[in-house]
Amino acid sequence: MTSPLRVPVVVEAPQHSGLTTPLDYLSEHPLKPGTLLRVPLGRREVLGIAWRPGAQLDGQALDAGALRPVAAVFEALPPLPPAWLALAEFAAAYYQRSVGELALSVLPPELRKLDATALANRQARLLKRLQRDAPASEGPMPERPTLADEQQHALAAFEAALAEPRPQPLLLHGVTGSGKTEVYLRATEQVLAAGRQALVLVPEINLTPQLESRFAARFPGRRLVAMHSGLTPAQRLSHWLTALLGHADIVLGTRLSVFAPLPRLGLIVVDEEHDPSYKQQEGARYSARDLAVYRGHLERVPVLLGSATPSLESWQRALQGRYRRLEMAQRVGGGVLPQVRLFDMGVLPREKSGHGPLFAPPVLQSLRERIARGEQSLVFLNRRGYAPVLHCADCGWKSGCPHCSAWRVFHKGERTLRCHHCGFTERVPRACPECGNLDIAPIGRGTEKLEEQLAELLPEARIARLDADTARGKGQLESRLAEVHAGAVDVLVGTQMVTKGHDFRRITLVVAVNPDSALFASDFRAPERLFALLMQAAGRAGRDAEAAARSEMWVQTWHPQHALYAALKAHDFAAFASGQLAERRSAGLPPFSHLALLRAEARDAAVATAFLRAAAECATQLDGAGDVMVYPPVPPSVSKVANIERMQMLIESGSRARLQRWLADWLPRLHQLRAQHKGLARWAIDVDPLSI
DNA sequence: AGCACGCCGACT
DNA sequence: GTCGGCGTGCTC
Repeated sequence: MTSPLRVPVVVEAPQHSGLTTPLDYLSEHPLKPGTLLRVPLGRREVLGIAWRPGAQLDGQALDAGALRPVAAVFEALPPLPPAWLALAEFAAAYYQRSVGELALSVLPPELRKLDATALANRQARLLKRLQRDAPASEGPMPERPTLADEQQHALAAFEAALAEPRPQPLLLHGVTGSGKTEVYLRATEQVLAAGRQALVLVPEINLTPQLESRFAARFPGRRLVAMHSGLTPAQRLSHWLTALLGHADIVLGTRLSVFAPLPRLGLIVVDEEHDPSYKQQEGARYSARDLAVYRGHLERVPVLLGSATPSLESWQRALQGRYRRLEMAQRVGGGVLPQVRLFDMGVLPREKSGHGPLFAPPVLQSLRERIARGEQSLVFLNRRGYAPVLHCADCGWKSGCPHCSAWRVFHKGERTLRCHHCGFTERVPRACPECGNLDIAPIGRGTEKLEEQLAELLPEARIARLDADTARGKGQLESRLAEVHAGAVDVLVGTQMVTKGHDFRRITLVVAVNPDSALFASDFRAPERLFALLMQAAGRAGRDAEAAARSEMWVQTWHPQHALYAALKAHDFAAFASGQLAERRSAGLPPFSHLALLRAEARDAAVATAFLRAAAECATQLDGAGDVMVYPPVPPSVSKVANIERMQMLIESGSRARLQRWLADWLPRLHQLRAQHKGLARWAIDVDPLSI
């Protein structure tokens, strides 16, 4: 009789539980790392993953007598591939979470609820269905467009990468309409032909259907599964199983699919790699783009990062030669990018109210021309609602949110004041709640007001609005977009939602109403985001070659001489990037330094601040303190949300590795510190924060 | 996080 | 007399 074996298992235990290392259990049979199982934990039974014994991860070994046996093993399921375990381990270490928390949080939630028998049943049913609905194999290959020279060149570079033992990531810098998707499709074709699987990441759930239909149309004989939060729990599980079982040829999804288990991964595509949505904003705050690059490195497969406006991080790596840069500057089909025209709003006379007119005369003229010619225009303003704040001129009252340090936005159509941070909504008051004055007025403007004023200025136009408010219901977004495509709309008004990915053939004019605020925002990434947004918006116009020649984009600005607009006018991303990189270098900001943010939340701001101060104090005692800089605690731009005060503290280092080591030493001390700060609601560390 | 145990107020 | 408030402590 042999004694049972000791198996390390990771379980879902939060960081502060103290259970940060794999726990040891007993098993009669050896268990391959990656095996899913259920284990007893206290009084309950939880999902766990058999881990590989690794000296570094293990906690202090408990006596074998203290160990409990594994409750059940999901034997029917193949173990998670070794590369998956390595990715989870890396991500946990890099983003300072426990392996268990990270690994379990990226599994389909449904898995937690099932016992071994129920899962085996699901799996058997799924396999039967997969067999029955097998895609029509070996049909004729659908017609493929002829590649333009630049596409040909990009594909050749991809083929070269594919042949390398350690392929370098490829940064596909292609203007909107240059045919990046076709390059993804051809690359996928090659990988599939070699019997491998492709993983395609998109920033937003809205963008999955379009790309999904293009991939499905191109590869009718292949199985494609989607992975995003819009799926039902059962769908999520079955798509995940399909991938793990090796039956999915293509997995297409949002950031969470970077963790899709793929036993034969051959390619990772990250479309719109610059998009901030790739950064998870709660829990383990990972960047799916960065993890995709790491996963490619780990599994030795090419990573294709595509964007018209790459992130400065990726651009810098390409300049250093760590990524191979591929340029696609031409639009396919002979289209050209619209002419960008800046209008200096400073030359317009002010009206009595002190506000300038909403539209500059030549911009209005351009809109009228489009309507007369039966062409479409897109007008965008990054602010929804009617007006960002209501104001009483008599007593100075403003429509603040009682629970947040933010204004409540006036929504005229629904007659409400709504806080966009906590959702607190009230009927709009008839009179000032402070002094009773009847004359309370909106200040500033949002898309709703824009729509109303455009209707007055252009009575003959058919106007539609597209923002988070009008696209809220199920299918609303699709039906609105269908209207635009059908030509039932002359002017489409909206937030940045209208600039993303939708291919509007008939748009020949884009107007950015008031994009200046991002030029002077405190957030160091604001210019980068604005440039990407404007380039993306510009890309909406003139996709139809015939109309491209007369396509234009108007930018209404008070700073027409700003370098960002000069680069935009020239469609010159490289010039913009080089200016920004110079600024980042001199300011010691990423990609020339590495950042982490310690955030703290409490009812009372003083509690959060005290915790951060204590954390900074204990930081000075750590080894390697000289390698990192800890800045004083500051409130974020919206300091209070839903009555919780927030504070944050920046940590900066010139070396990513030293920052990593230092954070790993610091974190256990923070866990201890927490106990001394009663009233602290939450704290979290954000590695590579998007905004500071 | 769950889910205990633990020690003090208003209810069938 | 107990049902239940959430404080603090533990889980291989």
